[in-house]
Amino acid sequence: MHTVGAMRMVDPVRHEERRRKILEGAKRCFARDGLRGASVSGICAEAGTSPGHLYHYFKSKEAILGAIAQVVLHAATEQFSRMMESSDAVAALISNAQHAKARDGNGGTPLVLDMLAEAGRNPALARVLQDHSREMQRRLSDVLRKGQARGQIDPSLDAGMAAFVLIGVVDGSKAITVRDPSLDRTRIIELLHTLISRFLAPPAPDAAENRYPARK
Amino acid sequence: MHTVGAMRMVDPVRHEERRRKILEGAKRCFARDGLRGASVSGICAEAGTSPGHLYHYFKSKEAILGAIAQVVLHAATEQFSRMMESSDAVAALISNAQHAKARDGNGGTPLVLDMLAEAGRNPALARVLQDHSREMQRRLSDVLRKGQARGQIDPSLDAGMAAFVLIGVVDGSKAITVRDPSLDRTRIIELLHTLISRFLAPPAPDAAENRYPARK
Amino acid sequence: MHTVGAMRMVDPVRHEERRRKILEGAKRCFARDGLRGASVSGICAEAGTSPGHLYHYFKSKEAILGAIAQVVLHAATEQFSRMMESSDAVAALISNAQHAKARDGNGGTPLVLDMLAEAGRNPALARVLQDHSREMQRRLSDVLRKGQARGQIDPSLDAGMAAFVLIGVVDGSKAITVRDPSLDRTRIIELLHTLISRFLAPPAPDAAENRYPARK
Amino acid sequence: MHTVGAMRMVDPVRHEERRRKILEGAKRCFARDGLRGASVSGICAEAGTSPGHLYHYFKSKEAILGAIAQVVLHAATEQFSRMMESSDAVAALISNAQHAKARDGNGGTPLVLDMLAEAGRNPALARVLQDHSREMQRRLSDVLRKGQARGQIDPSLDAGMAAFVLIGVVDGSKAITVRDPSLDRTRIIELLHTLISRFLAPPAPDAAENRYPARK
DNA sequence: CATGAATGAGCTTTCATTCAT
DNA sequence: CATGAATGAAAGCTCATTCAT
Repeated sequence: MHTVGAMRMVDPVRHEERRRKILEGAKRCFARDGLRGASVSGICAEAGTSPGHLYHYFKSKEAILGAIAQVVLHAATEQFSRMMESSDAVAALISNAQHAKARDGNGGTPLVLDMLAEAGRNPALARVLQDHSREMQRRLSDVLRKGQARGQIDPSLDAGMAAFVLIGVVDGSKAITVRDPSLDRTRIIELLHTLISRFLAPPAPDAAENRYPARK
Repeated sequence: MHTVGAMRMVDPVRHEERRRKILEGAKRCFARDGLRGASVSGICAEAGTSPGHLYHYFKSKEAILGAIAQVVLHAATEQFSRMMESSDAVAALISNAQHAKARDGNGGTPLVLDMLAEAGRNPALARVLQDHSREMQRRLSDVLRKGQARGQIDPSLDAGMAAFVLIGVVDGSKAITVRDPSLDRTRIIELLHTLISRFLAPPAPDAAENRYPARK
Repeated sequence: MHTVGAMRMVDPVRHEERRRKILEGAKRCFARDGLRGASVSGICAEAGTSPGHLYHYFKSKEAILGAIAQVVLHAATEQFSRMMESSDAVAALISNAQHAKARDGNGGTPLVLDMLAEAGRNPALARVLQDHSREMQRRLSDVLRKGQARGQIDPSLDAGMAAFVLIGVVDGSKAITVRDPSLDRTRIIELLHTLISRFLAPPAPDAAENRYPARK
Repeated sequence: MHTVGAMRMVDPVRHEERRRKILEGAKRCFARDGLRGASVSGICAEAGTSPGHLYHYFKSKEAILGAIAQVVLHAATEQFSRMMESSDAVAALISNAQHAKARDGNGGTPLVLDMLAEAGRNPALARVLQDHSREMQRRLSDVLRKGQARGQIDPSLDAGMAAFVLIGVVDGSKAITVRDPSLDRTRIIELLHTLISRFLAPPAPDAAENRYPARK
């Protein structure tokens, strides 16, 4: 039964809501089954829709993945920025590592590892990942530069590069848990804190840089 | 080359060689197409065999993946150990990060990222990964402890934990290239060197630990 | 033919019709190629569908076989019951043997022989076969008991056991045609009639039971 | 190591022995896995040979099946004949039904049911089955005719036809166990004895033939 | 909008058979 | 004789996607 005439335009609110519902179901599936392992029908089941409906909102499974990547990475960036406002850079990075699991909504591997792995084969995903990485790096290097200006961070560090390295450290921290799930997470977090702190700290006035000798 | 007369036993050399050939083809496929994306027929093509033959040597695609994981991770551990003999721990770790791409034989994502991602969903793979991680951690923490004994490494660090964190840093360094392939790799390597050196260095006699203030 | 307006539910009639169409194609295939020899793609061809579609309706080839068994055995039971209403037990059994071929829709072996053979290796099929056998035995033994009450059937026979034996005779009659297809079917039918009649007949008042001597 | 010159002819004893070993393994496989379900590699495993070797003795899996059929059916015929010498026809037939399971060497369905089912699709097998059936029928009808001459068997029965019917009854008796494995076998055997006895018995002098009325 | 029926390519795996040694 | 490596054609089944309603 058609509602005649009146309004053919889609209600954009409802539309967006439906889209989000699908994306949420898809995120659960991607996290649970992997980027390739997740099936469209599984996503439909998780989102409570039908494939026909799903293809009204996304033109392909790949497109869903792209949207998921946007959402997940955007959320990570935002969370990081929020943390940075209320705390310092080290703590913000750490918090990212800390809440990794909770954020993806299930006990499996963080979605970010899947995306890092898949990006090498999926140019569209790589693009999204790179854009968001750049954005995150921009924000982080800004903070680093401010720290340098305040004398809290080693001014000899290239802030831009250091930001990338720190993002890598956070990624690596996610790998640690996969490599040994039995590890005491809080102690790892503490050590990461030390690692980052020492990396960023300005050199002690009278101490030689790089005291660890290159040869044994 | 025949050995003595009535030799009826299967030539175990030939057997092992065939197995290796399949594994090498499979490794290329897994690296190129991903752990899930790689197809058995693709592996057959790459290894120059037929599916029937392949299933003489491996009982399933999963078994191939398991064997690949063993080989790749074992190689990484060995390479790391070799480096450690001829150089210091920092350089050894760095070299691991540095040669990551070359080692996997193609331009894609390092296989290790795929394994880290997949391990969360594949208990058998997780097992292999964890065993090798533990082995690597054992070796690295031995080196760290020796460095501590010699006064070259901060004795307050928990060598076992620190080893895991450093392995994580190496994993993370692989992620960096994925996040921005345009990055100057040598400069990243330099910064990683700094990061690790500062992490491990014993504190300067008169400098306070953790000089980077926790609050801004 | 639409029902009222907003009818969104799947048309269960159409669903059942499709299912039946697949089952009919499958039955032809199973009868033609055997329970193992029948292939899913062959069934698809026969039913005019695609494998993907087929797996919407049945979760496995085995499930199709199970459904076929249900249908075929149910039909046999019903046909037998119908015959029994309009005629006597002997004729009903005979008719079952008689129409065996026509019922399965092609010139090959009666499906029932395949099922009897396969049931020994397929517990699910065995279950179905046993349930239907029990039902048929129940109906047949009821008829036998009524015949005993009327004095038309030897009251010393255990009706339940005799029912099983008679079902066996019908199965055996199907084997006869396989063992010699050139046999004159109508004469076999006549002899079967004699066999069953003599088995069930009450003993003649003055004749000794079991006149055929056990030893020669 | 070749034995030079001397004798190129195969030792026919060894040859036959090897052949028999393969056939025995194959029989176990066919009985366990079904005529289609049995695999050549399974047969090799069971017979302790290699596929290459097996194909020296039989040109195809089908040829093995043919040979098995010969062996199994011949054995059945011989056993029946042997029984008939030391006992009467009824007992001989019964014994065939009785020992069905033991004869095929495992707890599954009697091989004969598989052959009856498969013969409809396998002309070569059908040929073997028919030849052996005819042979058995010949022997049985001879016995029946002798019984008729002695006045122990109803002379009005067509011995040839009756033989076929009795063979069918034996086949059917195998089906009974499949249809309800929980059945008390000895009581079924007893009833079968009654069935056959009454079928063959000469009519009592004063009793009307076919006392069971055709209408209820 | 929304459904789920329908498609067909492709997946992993098995199997009868052949071949080199 | 005897082995098992090797083949390639299916097999059963899944899945992203499209279509009719």
